[in-house]
Amino acid sequence: MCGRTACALEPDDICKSCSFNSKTTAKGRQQPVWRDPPGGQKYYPSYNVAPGSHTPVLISSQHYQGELDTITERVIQPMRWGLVPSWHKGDPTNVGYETNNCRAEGMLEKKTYKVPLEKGRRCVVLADGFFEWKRDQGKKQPYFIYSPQDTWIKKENSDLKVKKEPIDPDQNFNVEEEHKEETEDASRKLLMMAGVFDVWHPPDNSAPVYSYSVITVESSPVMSWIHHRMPAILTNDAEIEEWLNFAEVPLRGAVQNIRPTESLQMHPVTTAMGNSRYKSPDCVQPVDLKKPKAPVNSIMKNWLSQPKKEQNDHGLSSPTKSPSKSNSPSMRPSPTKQSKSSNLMMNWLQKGKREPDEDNDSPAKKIKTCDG
DNA sequence: CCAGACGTTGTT
DNA sequence: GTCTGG
DNA sequence: CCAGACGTTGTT
DNA sequence: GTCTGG
Repeated sequence: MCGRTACALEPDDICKSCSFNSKTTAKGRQQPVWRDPPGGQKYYPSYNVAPGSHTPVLISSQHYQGELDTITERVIQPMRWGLVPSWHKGDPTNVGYETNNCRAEGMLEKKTYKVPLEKGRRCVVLADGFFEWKRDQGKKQPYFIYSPQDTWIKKENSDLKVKKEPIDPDQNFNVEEEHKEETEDASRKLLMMAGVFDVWHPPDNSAPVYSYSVITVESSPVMSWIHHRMPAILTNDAEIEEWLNFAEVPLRGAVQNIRPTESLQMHPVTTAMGNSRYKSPDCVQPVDLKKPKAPVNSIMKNWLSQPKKEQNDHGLSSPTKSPSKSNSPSMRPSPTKQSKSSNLMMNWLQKGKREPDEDNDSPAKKIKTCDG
């Protein structure tokens, strides 16, 4: 199935990466328009996206008839992951993980999906890739799965960069050839997952909540050794156009594009990304499964050697505050009451036990030294 | 007719 | 809001 | 999806 | 075991 993704590009770069050929040939190449979610919700780029977050979603601008000037045919509307049906009662944040995915096999029968689909609420969920856990004898190994046109290998002494592979003529719908160096990140090939969305209107008449579910299918052979379900991937511009264009492509035709696909690349990644608070770019970096796990100490050193980035309130990678409870890099301590009091308790307990000169090598001390 | 569900996962 | 089960 | 919590009191 | 938070 699909319960975790990465989507780390900035809005502008996502728009660039989603440029498309207008149906009106005279208009030529277009970029979708970015529309921030109503009601102060926001998209934050992240290498570790969990359900409940807002992520960019492509839809037809015809969904905004009368509400919005539609200067292009497509709009990128960040939406909450986890579909909140329009009839939902009560707090929509209480909608559980049950609507993160929509099984293609039953989507035309089930009320939760059928109704929005018949309203044309078909969308394309944008992501750098998604994660899947292979289970084996009680162990779980996460894999990152992404477009075959990307290579998620970090070069030495450089930030995350992407090498372009030879272009598959069947998949060249969003390739930005120019500005090779400066827009290297922007030319990342996003994964396009078919989805269904709905709009929930709160009883107090405040801003509506847009939300989506990722459509899943039985896994294709490239993926089934990891997991038996996979998201429905749209692999060229014709498929994307048919899925988005609800006004001209009826549902029965559009669903022909919902099927298992083969053109994917994947590699194992660190188990640390299982915790969705871990937002390091390492989430998508390959790990060698033959090697024994790196000792915590070296992970810590690696983290300390990362260049400090600007203050980031949304935890992309560089913690700027002392991670008093967190025992691994790039974690942010929970701001909840419970954690706060737990921290205080733990600190107090440790202080009480500790001998003055005992712990020269403790991670906490190293962090403090570094920050100071 | 009304009441109650509306969904997915993995595991045994 | 709409469908299913009783 | 996974990880982590799951609780109450009185006092500053 | 089950729910919440991310």
